[in-house]
Amino acid sequence: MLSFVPSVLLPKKKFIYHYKNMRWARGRHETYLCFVVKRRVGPESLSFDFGHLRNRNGCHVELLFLRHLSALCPGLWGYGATGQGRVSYSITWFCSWSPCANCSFRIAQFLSQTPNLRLRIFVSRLYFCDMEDSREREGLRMLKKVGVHITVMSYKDYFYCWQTFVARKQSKFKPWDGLHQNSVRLSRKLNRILQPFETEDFRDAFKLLGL
DNA sequence: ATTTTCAAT
Repeated sequence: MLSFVPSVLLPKKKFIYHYKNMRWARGRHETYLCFVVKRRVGPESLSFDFGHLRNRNGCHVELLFLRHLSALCPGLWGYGATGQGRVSYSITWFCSWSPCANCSFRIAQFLSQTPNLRLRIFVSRLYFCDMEDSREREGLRMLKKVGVHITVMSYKDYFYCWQTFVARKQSKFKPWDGLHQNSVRLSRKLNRILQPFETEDFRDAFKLLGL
């Protein structure tokens, strides 16, 4: 079923290099997406799938994932073979970069057509989100609007990824310098991006008050 | 102080 996934586990060095949440991540011309797919049919039955992907041939990794979604999520658009009712899926992504504007809009559009699919996105770094009016910021807000939970990865998420997706051979996850501070900084930044309306309101209120 | 970004050579 997962024949399109080249290898199940990520080499340690690759994981560290691409998921490092440093301020200037020079030379990362690849994006990795580690995923967990939970499939539910009825109240009891539950199954898992996991793996990772990277962008290829100019195709962003998120769109690559969507392209293979029907293989990963059988019955997403129909009913379960057992006739117990509709299959539902919960997907969690851990991405080294947050999605670009185009991917965000495509994902949002896709999700609005698949109510039985829930998506949670963890990101290590924010992609082109420095400008206030960047389309990437718009895209992230769009994702939030359609119910995607987007979070910046913290220590526990890197730890989980290390345990789940990395060929770690019993080695323990060693956090890099600044992991926590960077995560906190990016997390605040993301929160500001996703809650622009309150700050706008404040700005308007201050303006009205002549402050 | 400034540095990057799902490449293109």
